Amino acid sequence: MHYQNMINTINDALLALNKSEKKVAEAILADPESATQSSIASLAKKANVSEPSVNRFCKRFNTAGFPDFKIQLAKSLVSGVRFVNRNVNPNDNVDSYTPKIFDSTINDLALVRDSIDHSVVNHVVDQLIQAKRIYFFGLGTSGAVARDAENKFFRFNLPVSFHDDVLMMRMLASTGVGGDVFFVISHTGRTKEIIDIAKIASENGATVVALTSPDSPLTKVSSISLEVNVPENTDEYMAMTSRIVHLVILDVLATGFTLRR
Amino acid sequence: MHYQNMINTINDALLALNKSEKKVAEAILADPESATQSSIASLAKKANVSEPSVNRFCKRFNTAGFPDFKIQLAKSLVSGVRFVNRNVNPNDNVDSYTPKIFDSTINDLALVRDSIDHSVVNHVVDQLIQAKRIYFFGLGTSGAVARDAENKFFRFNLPVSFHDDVLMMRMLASTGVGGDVFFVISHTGRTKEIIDIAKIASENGATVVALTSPDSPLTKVSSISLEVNVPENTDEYMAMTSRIVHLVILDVLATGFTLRR
DNA sequence: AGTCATTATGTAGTTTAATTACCTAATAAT
DNA sequence: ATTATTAGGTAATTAAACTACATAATGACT
Repeated sequence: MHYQNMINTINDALLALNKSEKKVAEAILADPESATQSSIASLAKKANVSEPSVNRFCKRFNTAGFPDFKIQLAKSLVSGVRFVNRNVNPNDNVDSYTPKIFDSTINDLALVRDSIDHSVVNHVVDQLIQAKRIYFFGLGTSGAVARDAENKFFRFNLPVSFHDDVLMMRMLASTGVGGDVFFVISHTGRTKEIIDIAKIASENGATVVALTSPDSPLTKVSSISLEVNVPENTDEYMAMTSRIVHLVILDVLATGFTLRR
Repeated sequence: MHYQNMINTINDALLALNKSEKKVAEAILADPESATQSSIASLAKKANVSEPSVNRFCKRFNTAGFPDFKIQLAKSLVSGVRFVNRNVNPNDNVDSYTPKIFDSTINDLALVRDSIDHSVVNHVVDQLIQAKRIYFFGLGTSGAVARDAENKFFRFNLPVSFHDDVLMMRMLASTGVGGDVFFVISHTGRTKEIIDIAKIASENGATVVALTSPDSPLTKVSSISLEVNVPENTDEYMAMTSRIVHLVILDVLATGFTLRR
């Protein structure tokens, strides 16, 4: 993305500005929101400078002129509110943590949307179309994702099931044959049992699709790997967004599936 | 007042617009980014209408005029959300349907983020904090949400369980007492069994929290209702985003819960 | 079907805002 | 102190946006 935060840019340039430009900068920084709603005349008056000084100020910051500058400034104000400080902290109240959780999820979805490999998506859809049977595997949180996936693909009248206990998974994997698709969901891709199970299914000639993080051990034992890089939240208060991303990816796959039929 | 996304507002109003206003709307939606950089004259030309039509269009959306409209529009474009033509159609390929599914989900999340009632969220957190026992109920898709919720709240060392079969739900509801919280998840809020169950729990003095659509029958038989208005997707190819929204709301509640402890 | 009322849209003129060109003041260097 | 250079303002110009009005389209009622 090529756009830069105007407020920061102005702040950084502050020392390099000359007298009247600095007056303009300070007038804007004092109340950026109102600046986006003023005319060049009123801002000039507020800053005690002439109108052309305001205009020159705007052009100095690589904008076409005052109206264009206002638009850039307005954008900066939005992104400032929405994307700076998305972390929940102990002082947050409902009004602050609610939008933060939403924004954080939205942000991760946007990241994955822009980084997901479409050719892999396509390849996975291929496999699902050809599958004689589909198993969705997941433990813990990913179990809920697997359950949702089963629910989704069940509507297509396919022999599909989901499993969230290791014993059952292992049993099914060992009876796996060509034509079976084992769709293994694991955020970390490091759970030993899951890796074992994927390996067994793979060795039996079944197709193993992994939905996991890049370069995880699970990737190495799978036929195809949908790698999703959701930035790990070190923040203790922050919710796990990876499962949401996984669910949306399954929506994408189900959509691809529908379109092919 | 939180600011409203202009693109969504235009999309929603699309059917209510008259001919030339619709032309303007389409010209803007076709390339919102460039619209923020055009003059009223060039936009009028692009939309094949007169300049005053563009101006009237802007005022209809509660802006002072064209320049103010452009600023609002520019703000809407920030935040990682892309809004162009979000409906999947049979001609779509991986490259087009993948971002569409993501964008559609992101869009719905942004809508709910801006419309959810924080005081209700707070009230629900109150109830969960006080609860001696929490049951998460949901059928079908909402069953997966309920399962995820159980997983989430289980970590707090609470007596919590999820259920997705009606018989078990009914049994538990009838043994419900004060101090129990029945958290009932249902997108439509119209499933007869679920409404019955909520009623039974309520009559036994338990707290019934509903996560459902506004004005649904379920709302009427619940103690508190988290009403979420996810615009129904009439589009056959489009995925159900309501469950994603529900999951994020549960994240919000879990966060509120953590912060109180 | 025709008339009248209402709403929609365009044309032309007016106002306002923004920009440019130019001039004067301030500053810095020799 | 004089001159080059930069900064900043005034006034004129241009462009953009808006308003008032006129005409066209639509719809309701006889």
